[in-house]
Amino acid sequence: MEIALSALHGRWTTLVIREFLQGDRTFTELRHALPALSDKVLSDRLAHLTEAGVLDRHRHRHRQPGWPPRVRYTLTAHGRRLGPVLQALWDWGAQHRPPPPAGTR
Amino acid sequence: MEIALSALHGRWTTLVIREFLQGDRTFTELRHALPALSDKVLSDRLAHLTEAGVLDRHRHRHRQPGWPPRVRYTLTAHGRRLGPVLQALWDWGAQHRPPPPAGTR
DNA sequence: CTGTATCCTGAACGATACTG
DNA sequence: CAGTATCGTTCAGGATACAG
Repeated sequence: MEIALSALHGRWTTLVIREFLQGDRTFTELRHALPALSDKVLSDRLAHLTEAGVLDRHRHRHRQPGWPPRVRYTLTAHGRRLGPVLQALWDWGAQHRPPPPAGTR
Repeated sequence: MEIALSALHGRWTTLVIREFLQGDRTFTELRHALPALSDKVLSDRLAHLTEAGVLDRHRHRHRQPGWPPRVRYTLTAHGRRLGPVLQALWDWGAQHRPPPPAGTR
């Protein structure tokens, strides 16, 4: 159970995964989809999730020996199983409309 | 969905909730169940979870006007709904035995 | 007993520059 | 294009002391 938490650590991680639930992505696609993340953090998340077995990294060697490098990330089977789990978490959060405007507090 | 994440923020929060899934608890009971948490962090978590509508705080005025103060925390209905969600998360984590001992890395 | 106040440390985050 | 290196900032977390 600590495993799940360590795999998902970081406050952006779930949003990254959320992107992948709609299909595979490249680094720049993610960069545009999540402008709030700096390159470093995005890079960290991708590396971490790859290590955790949630993502797979595929290098598509295009034509030149190394130019331009095309790297595509996809969810692993294990990562895809995370979909319903995160969905449940989001649903739970959406269920709750905390009404602490004035009277209670 | 950010709501769920903010409600659960902090790496000890889910373990605290886990305690509550087995029944209500007092401050000292939690302190013994989770020795890794300092008073401050435990206090922070309880306050945060109470604000988030996951826990309820009940003061049992014992006999003296204020001594000893007995405070008991219980899950709210909303908090109880978190049970299956966290269970799913833990199951997911338990499913994965990451085998990165030598060869792969 | 049930916390809060204070201070400190370390990790995560964020921005920018730079490399393969 | 896809990152890494470096640096500074911010914030959660840990320890201790103290208060209601």
